Amino acid sequence: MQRWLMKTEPGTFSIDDLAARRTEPWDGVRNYQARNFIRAMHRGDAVLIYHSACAQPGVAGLAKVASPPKPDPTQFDPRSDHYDAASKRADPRWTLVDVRFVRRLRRVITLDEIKSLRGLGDFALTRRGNRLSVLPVTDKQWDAILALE
DNA sequence: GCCAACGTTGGC
DNA sequence: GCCAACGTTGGC
Repeated sequence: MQRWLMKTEPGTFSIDDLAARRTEPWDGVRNYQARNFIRAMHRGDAVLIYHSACAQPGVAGLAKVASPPKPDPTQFDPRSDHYDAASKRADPRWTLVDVRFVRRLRRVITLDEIKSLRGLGDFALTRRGNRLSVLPVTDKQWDAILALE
């Protein structure tokens, strides 16, 4: 089983929204590196849900991958913000997985706290200029973050 | 709202 | 294939 971190803007879709929805197709990822990570996912993989672009950026909850990778239907929908006119149905450019709620954390583990952790090795979340919305998390990183809860 | 970082686009 | 312009992300 692999572990991942997936960002969401809580003003648009928060951990509480995921809790209410139970399972959500994680559509709209339009970055090739993030897409490639999605394509490497398997059902049952563990996910940290991270709140970005908000007052308190940090890890807010846990989820799991609930489907195999599959084409993101919004790429074919001209009314969608995520429409991609260049993507062909025979060879879809963008991929999603379904994400299932597991639990909220008792509190948000903030980015500042995560940055203060040492010995975690390379971590895309805390790299300078970090903009990846889907990224891998090592077991050590996962354990160290959740130990802060 | 600002702005640094960085990915993408498109002219050449 | 270079690189300037532009758009987006996301912390602050």
